[in-house]
Amino acid sequence: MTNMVRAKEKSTNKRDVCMSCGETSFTEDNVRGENICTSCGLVVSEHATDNGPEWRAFTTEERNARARTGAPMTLTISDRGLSTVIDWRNKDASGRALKSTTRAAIYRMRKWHIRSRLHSSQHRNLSIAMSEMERLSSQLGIPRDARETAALMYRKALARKLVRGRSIESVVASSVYLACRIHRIPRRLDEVVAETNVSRKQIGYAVRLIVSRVNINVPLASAKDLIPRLSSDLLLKGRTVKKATEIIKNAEERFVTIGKDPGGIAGAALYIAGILEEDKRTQREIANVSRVTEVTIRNRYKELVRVLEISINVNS
DNA sequence: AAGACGAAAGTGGTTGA
DNA sequence: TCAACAACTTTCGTCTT
Repeated sequence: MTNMVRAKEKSTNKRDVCMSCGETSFTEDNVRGENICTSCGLVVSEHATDNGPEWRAFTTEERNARARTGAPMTLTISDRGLSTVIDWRNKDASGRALKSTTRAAIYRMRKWHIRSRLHSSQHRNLSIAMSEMERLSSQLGIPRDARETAALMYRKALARKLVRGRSIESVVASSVYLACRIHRIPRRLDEVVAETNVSRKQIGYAVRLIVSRVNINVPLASAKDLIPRLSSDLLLKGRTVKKATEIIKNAEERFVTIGKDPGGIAGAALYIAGILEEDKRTQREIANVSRVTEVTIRNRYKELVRVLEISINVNS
């Protein structure tokens, strides 16, 4: 049973108790101007602006500026601890032994009761996980198909009993991150970690565990995937973008990209392409958007120029 | 003054014994 | 589990435009 509570629908009645989980403390999110429940992430805000679901975002900044928090489902637990208990003794309420036919019936009920309980515990886990996944992927601006992959990933992890002993949140975060890798959506692990309450270490561990135990081919992050995002942040021309993609392709063919931060490679390729196409950006500008330092951009671009034998005229 | 350069020291993650 | 290691960062002085 899921009951979607939209922040915009409830925006008129501000409360000091979370309507979803009863938590009383809230985090103020200045970026979006919202109050967020620290426990379940429900947005409780009086002046939450409804940006509408039709927005498109091409850069990280845009996405962060426009994103709405996906309201989590209410965590309605199926029985609230009021579950039925079937005694194992074959006695009725007054202590008399049961008739054999009744005993057989009770036996069958017990069997199905236990089976359904097992089923519902998994079900419950899933419903909690899916609501958390919905929140996380809305926050990160993950498209529908990647969310499906993430959900599938989580189900597989759950089926292989990988969630037991780990927090649901960490496995959810890993699923979302891996789905991004599969769909070649440029999201760093750090970006995913930032939206959760779990440590990077735990999530990183869960990621590796899932990769090794779930039979899904996860491609490595390539610098190429970062190019669209970075170049739109830098307002580069189409030609420059194309050139940078070529440079990366050549570099990958010569195996000089292995083990290097994709951000550095992508940044360096854009720097070189910028000079070649007379659409230059400074190392600092590129470093800022690609989340590496100027030094790394420098090192990578020197290396690319050397390996690919590109002659660039710095004075141009 | 801004941008580029590179050296040196420090950091967090991976690998192999 | 620990040490070695590569990649990357931070910091800073120098050079060029």
